[in-house]
Amino acid sequence: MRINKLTDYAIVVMTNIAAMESKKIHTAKEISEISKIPLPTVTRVLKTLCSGDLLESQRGSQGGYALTKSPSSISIATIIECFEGPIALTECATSDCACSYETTCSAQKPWQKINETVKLALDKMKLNNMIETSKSNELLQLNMNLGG
Amino acid sequence: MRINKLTDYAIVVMTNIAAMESKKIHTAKEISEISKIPLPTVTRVLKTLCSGDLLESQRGSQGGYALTKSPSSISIATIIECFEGPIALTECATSDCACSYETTCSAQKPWQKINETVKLALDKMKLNNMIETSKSNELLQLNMNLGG
DNA sequence: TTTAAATAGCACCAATTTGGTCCAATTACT
DNA sequence: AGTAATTGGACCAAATTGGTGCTATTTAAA
Repeated sequence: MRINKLTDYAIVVMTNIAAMESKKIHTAKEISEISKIPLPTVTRVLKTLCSGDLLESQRGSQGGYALTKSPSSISIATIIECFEGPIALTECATSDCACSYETTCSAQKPWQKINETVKLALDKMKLNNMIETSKSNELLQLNMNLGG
Repeated sequence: MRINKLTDYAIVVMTNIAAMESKKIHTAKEISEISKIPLPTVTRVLKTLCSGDLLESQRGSQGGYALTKSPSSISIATIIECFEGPIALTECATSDCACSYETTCSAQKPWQKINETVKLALDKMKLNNMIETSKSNELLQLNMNLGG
């Protein structure tokens, strides 16, 4: 029921990038240090975010990563889906459910309802909501979400 | 982000038991056949449900399992928590979050909000809601939720 | 043109979690 | 006593996840 660690890293990374408005582009090394996530790992996270069009990358010297959209347009749902596919507590009620059972599965409707609610909550939460309560402007760091 | 297979089994099992009002007590073997889940596995599921006080067991001959409460009083949330602990997408915002970072973690509030919403949706969904749409009274079977 | 800086795309391994099964012990009814 | 049933634990295989490293490619600057 929990989101993956890498997904959590991704949310931390995205929030941190969103919080640094001053510069536009940031290297993996920079993001690694700020988020206190080892470089190889943060690198992988950044690549996935790129392939999901949540970040855009600039190769070569002076290159780095930048948000593709404004923080208020990027939802937590989008980030989670980028790493874990469609948001659903069960495979049922998703598009590609090859439910081996009957077409009239009584449980399907309740699950659809539940999943819709979850997705809606995650859709509403945008990156700017993640930082606006932080008066002190401290950047989010590793283990913020997963504890330990 | 998905619930575990065993948790899904548990929901199927509980729904099936709730759907059989005629008898009160059911053996593991019986439940295994109805739900089309192998006996050893369903046995384990039943034990966990028992230790979570969602089922009560009767040992010995003529023994078996029965719901402890009415279907309308048993929520999906309770079943999930019985198998996976407190409902939360992140460890953060749960009671035992040993967040290594500051006490003022800006992300905590948004996550609390998200988790509350999810929990509420799962709390509202009761066992009777899982069966009432099923006119044909067919029992739920394996892979209903997880597909494949 | 060369060099350095940076990302891209893999592939790999270790650790953890999960799922499935089985066995010995216990309980209760007949 | 004997049978039918749950209890609690242990065990193993499989899948997933997390973390890391390597090489190729791209780009800007010297």
